[in-house]
Amino acid sequence: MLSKKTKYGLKALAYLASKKDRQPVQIAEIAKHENISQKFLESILLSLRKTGLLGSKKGKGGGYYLIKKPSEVLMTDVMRILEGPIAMVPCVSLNFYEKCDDCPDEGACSVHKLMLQVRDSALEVYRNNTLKDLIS
Amino acid sequence: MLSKKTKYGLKALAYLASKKDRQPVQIAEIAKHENISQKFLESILLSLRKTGLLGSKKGKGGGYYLIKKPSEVLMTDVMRILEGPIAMVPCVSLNFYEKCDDCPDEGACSVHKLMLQVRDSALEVYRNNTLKDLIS
DNA sequence: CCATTACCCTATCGACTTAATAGAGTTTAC
DNA sequence: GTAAACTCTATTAAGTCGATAGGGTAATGG
Repeated sequence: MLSKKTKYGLKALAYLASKKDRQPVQIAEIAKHENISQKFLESILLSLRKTGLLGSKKGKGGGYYLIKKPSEVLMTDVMRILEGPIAMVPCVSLNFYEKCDDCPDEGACSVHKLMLQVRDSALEVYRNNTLKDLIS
Repeated sequence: MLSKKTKYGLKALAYLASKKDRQPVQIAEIAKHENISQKFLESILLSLRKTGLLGSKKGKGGGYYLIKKPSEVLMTDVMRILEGPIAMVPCVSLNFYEKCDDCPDEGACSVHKLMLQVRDSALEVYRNNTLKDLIS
């Protein structure tokens, strides 16, 4: 299940991308427009800024803004930042690999093989989608 | 993230499918072979029986067994029983549809569009895999 | 230079889910 | 009729999620 964090984060990014200019947008404006708890959104935008997707400007007239062009923001990056691993099990994760403690042999694991396919199919979707695709 | 329930359920099904005959297999044997808590596995097998994937035989020499041939057991069915919705958000779920409370217009929702693609790609994987594919 | 605006951070909370455990009950084979 | 094995209910510990509260800090404009 997609977490609210990811859902809200995607909506916020899409909202920012829909703006023609790249002027800072206040948290309050995004929260109101997308029906999101402002405080919760605050923490989400913060993590997007820390990972380099967003920039922020403080003080009067401040807010958050996209650093890159919408067409340059890949969904793979966005999803990994917001949701974490794209794979459904750590043992097939490219960026968050971990061995299963209960599985003696990955090569022989039936779950492993299936989840590899699921991961690849999801990756393909995310690789073929940028922020620009989301708003058009 | 894939739940342990699903993971264990898949492993148990694969184990049953790997048996040549369709004689009942005891819970204890499956649990031991797959490193699963026996009691937890019990409840999983029970739900697989209630949904028609497995049959069970009580008493001495009893156990669980596959009702259909491995090649006839679709992963779409298995995943829906064990994990629930394949979609990551209820508003794009075929079998568990629900409207998002925060989303006024699905057609205009950026998350909706992306998650539709993810669902379809996952569905395609599950539709192209049966229990037989898991063990070969 | 200072007040306002808006970002930044920490802590807490209740609700919910998950994974596991315990224990008793029931059915069937032999 | 007894033992083996499935069936069911209840409980629990741990963890996660979404949300909230409240204060701290930095920068802008006048």
